[in-house]
Amino acid sequence: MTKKTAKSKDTASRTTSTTGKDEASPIAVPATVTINDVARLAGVSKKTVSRVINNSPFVMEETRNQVNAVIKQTGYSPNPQARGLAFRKSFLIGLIYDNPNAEFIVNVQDGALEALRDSGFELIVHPCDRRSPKFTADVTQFVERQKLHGAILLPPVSENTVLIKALRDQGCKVISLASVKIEGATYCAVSSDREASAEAAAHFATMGHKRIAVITGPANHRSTNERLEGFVDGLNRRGITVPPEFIVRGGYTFESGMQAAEMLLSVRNRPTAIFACNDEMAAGVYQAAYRLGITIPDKLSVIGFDDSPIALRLWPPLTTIRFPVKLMARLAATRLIRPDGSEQDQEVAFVVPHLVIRNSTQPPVLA
Amino acid sequence: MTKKTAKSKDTASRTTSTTGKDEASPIAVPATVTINDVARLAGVSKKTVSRVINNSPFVMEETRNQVNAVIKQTGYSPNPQARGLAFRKSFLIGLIYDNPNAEFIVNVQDGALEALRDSGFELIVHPCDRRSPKFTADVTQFVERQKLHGAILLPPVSENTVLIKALRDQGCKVISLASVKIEGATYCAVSSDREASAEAAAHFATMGHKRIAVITGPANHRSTNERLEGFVDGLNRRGITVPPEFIVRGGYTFESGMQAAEMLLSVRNRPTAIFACNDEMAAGVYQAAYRLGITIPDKLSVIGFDDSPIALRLWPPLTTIRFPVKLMARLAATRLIRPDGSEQDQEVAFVVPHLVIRNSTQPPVLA
DNA sequence: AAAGAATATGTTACCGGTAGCAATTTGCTG
DNA sequence: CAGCAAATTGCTACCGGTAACATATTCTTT
Repeated sequence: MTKKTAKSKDTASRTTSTTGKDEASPIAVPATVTINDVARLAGVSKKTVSRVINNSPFVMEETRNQVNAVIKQTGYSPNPQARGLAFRKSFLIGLIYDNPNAEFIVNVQDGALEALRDSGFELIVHPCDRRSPKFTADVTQFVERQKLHGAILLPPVSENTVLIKALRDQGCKVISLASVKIEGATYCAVSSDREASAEAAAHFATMGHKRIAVITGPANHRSTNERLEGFVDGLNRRGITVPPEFIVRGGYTFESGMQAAEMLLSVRNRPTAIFACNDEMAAGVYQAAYRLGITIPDKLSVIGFDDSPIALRLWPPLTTIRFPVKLMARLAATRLIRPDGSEQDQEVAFVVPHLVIRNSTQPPVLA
Repeated sequence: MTKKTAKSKDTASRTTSTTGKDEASPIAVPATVTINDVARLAGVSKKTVSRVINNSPFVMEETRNQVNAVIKQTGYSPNPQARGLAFRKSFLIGLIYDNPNAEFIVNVQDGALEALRDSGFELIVHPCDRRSPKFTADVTQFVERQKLHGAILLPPVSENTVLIKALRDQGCKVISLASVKIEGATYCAVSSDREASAEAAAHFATMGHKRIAVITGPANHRSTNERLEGFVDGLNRRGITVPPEFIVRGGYTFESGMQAAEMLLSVRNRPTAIFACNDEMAAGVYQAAYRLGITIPDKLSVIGFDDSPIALRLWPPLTTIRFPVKLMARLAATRLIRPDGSEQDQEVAFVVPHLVIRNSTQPPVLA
């Protein structure tokens, strides 16, 4: 269609929108406006335009308005590559994760991008394998090559202080989403899992449960302890103790939850309530209960953690703890692109998850 | 710690790794190697190094090896921003989606990145709202500003031919993941939902079911028709007809599946088998059946579509159709970065999902 | 009103690559 | 061995921005 006369080896010459072939096009003109165009139209040098773009205080109010007018009118948007090249950094935020569940990842993406909208920053995703021997090198090289402005780390990668240090040494801001403050991260967005778990404990206690069990997460997650201790402490404060055999280790997976519940529910004096440290495992508890003929919530109350979509698909709908993932991601991204001066840095943003009461809990039936 | 003497307004001067303070660091040296360094070390001009990087045929074998040796030795990796600036395009692939479920998105990301690994391309995510009036402009501007090399569109955005044309006009390669060939896309990765649905039909028929119902997807998804027609045709070929009242429209959501199933199962001569056009809705069918006291698979057989994680969390585990998302994404990404010459372009990659038989299906119990 | 400080703006080099063309080397022909 | 084409390689400008420094311009101050 387009007559090309590329004589050279490899060229993808894109002309700057010559004709008006499709005049009725409702879409923005593709013609690329450069800083020089803006400078010319505004009657200033391109350096001045650059100053306006970068909010330099050394521009007269009048000049600034003039330039901004032209920018708006032409729809000019600075070329991130050129800008990045000159700045020796990019306008990209990396999202680095190894395997948390899909809901979580997508929520983080959405939340982060909400904060990044119209900021000129974009989100670049980088799944990785934290068990690989090349793990640190892989992530490091990625960050180095892309000259990332910042990186958002998801658990459990967010707890890897070695990686965090390596990234910071490269001049990359790091923010960890986690359940406790992580040393070394530039920022942290911390979910107070501990408090929320205590809330779950209070809920059980208030209802009158006495024999209460917990299915915890895997050992290598910081959240595991937070949730377990928060819950147990919460019960203790209500004068309820949890016997050791009522604390079973799970792996944050459906299967592990099911196995743990089978163990817990097969003993004589079984618990009347179970706190599963995430919804996946709670679903496993449902499964086990169903097989053993134990109905929920009549014979067994269950609380989960995360309020993942599965919580509403279980029957009865699961009482669980809502983890404000999107909010955390939004906070995280906002911080990453906040200008450095705002010396609120090195700080932690706490976010408290809350109990969402549905139908998987009720007072114990007296035998 | 680091003595900085930034006298100017805003500078983030990064020195090129001067001292060896932490000598035992197991991580790669952060020193940035440029094309000039490589040129000097290899004793050639930087243009020649550039030729090597870009696989120009006009380089002597010996020179090429020489340069490659230096590249490997120094760990040089070309700066994508500088390269992009000169090429007037980036080395980024956009992942553009409106709302498909999280599993799908994350699988696409993982699959695409598998293909992109070590190619120098990276993945940049862009959720969008296809109902917004600014939808096309938003995506267009994103692509324009980032000078995307290519974009992967997920359904249902992948079916938007207006958007596809707009993106192509900008010089962005487009690949649509879809269930039918999409006109206008540079490539398509097409899942043969039709065939797979026929397979589901055959499964029911073989088992001896006669009264078979379907819960379809929403009207605006291409896959809806594919799945419905594939299924109905499959049954017809086996001599089974589906009465109109056994075809109920759903919305690919849990709730819609539940409502549809409630309707279907509340009539006198209810179906003995239901094909839910995705797993979400199949979960809704389970829910409805549970409430109505209809046990699966004794009194009702169910087949879903997608083999999403939920399929294994249902009880009994759901017979469903496995949608090879990762594979499709891998194919898609591979095509996007394939050099243009390979005139296999404008072609469609077909991928056939297959039935995964689990425990939600059995022959009908004779009343 | 002249001088010095503070404020605004422009000039030039450079970020790390690639394109176009010139320059050099090599190979083949007669 | 000259003569010319083809194969290699290098030089210089340029992609679209920013940094450092120079150059106005304006405001105070004496």
